[in-house]
Amino acid sequence: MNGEAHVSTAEAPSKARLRLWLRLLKASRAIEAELRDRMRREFNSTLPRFDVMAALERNEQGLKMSELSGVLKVSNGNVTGIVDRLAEDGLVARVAVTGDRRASRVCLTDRGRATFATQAAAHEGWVDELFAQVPAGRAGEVAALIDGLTRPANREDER
Amino acid sequence: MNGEAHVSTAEAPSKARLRLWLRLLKASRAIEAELRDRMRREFNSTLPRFDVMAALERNEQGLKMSELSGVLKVSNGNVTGIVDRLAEDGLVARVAVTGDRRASRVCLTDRGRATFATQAAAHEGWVDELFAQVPAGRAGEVAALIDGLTRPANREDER
DNA sequence: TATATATATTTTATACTTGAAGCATATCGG
DNA sequence: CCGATATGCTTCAAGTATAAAATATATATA
Repeated sequence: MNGEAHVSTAEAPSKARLRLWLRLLKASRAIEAELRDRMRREFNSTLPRFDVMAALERNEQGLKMSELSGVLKVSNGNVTGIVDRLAEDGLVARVAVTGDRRASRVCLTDRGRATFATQAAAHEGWVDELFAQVPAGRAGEVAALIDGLTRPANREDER
Repeated sequence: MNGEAHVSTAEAPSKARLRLWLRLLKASRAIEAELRDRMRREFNSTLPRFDVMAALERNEQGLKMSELSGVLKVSNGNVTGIVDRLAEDGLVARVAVTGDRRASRVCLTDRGRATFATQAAAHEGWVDELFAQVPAGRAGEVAALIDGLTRPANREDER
């Protein structure tokens, strides 16, 4: 007995899914805000810069601009600006691609690699701290569950 | 037998948590990108505009700028710009607060309420579609699980 | 009441982000 | 070889985002 009319007090399924989405969004924004803040305070840097360096670190031989935007799923123009600023700081370098004068390969410099190593270690520690509630042994299953939430939404996403 | 040296192949717990975070981030970004895209194509609008209108819809009497930025957890300056643009479009209005000439209360206009109603219905449908994989009956428990992931990270977040 | 301090908001500088337009270079079909 | 088309990247306009400074008003305190 809940005081509602008795025609149909059942909530539409879409409401429950909407709440789920709002929780997911809220959680990831809160974590991201915390990481952004720490990245700024500790390293005077940003998450987008970190993301670009992380992608480059995973590819010893560097990545072309278009590969970078593909991997990070951001627009081409976006990557141009971030790489410009990282290059100004001497953390990455654009090297010519032999055989295609349109393209350039972006690589971490030695300094970029060293900088990234420091930041990545700190970043991993922050995440570990922020997710301390999750037993390490269960992190995998939770990750799989989250992955399953959106599978059909980004089918073109698989690799 | 996994071919690794036998000194210690166990992975640090922080790696599993890092992967969990990357999945969470990837999932929410994919959903958000899809919603942003639809919001732009169907309504020539944006998620931040929608978020502001949603907050105002939930508060019949409107919200002050600072309340708005508090609820949405974005900076004051950010809200100023979004409200400016919504006001230009006649969807919200700043009304003076009697007794405090510094503050203004932002309210949805009739047109804003109508516009929001249309967009909110579509938005709920999109989310329902994107999360179709999640049985409606389980959405609640999944939401609670996600919520639990970050509780200690945003303890000041509770309401 | 005068001054200090706090609050509400806007402004500014800088960076991130997108979608679309623009350029240069490659590649393909004839 | 040459025009059409595709590809790689940058530029541009507009919007979003932050932190910090500036402005205006309120409130408290001496």
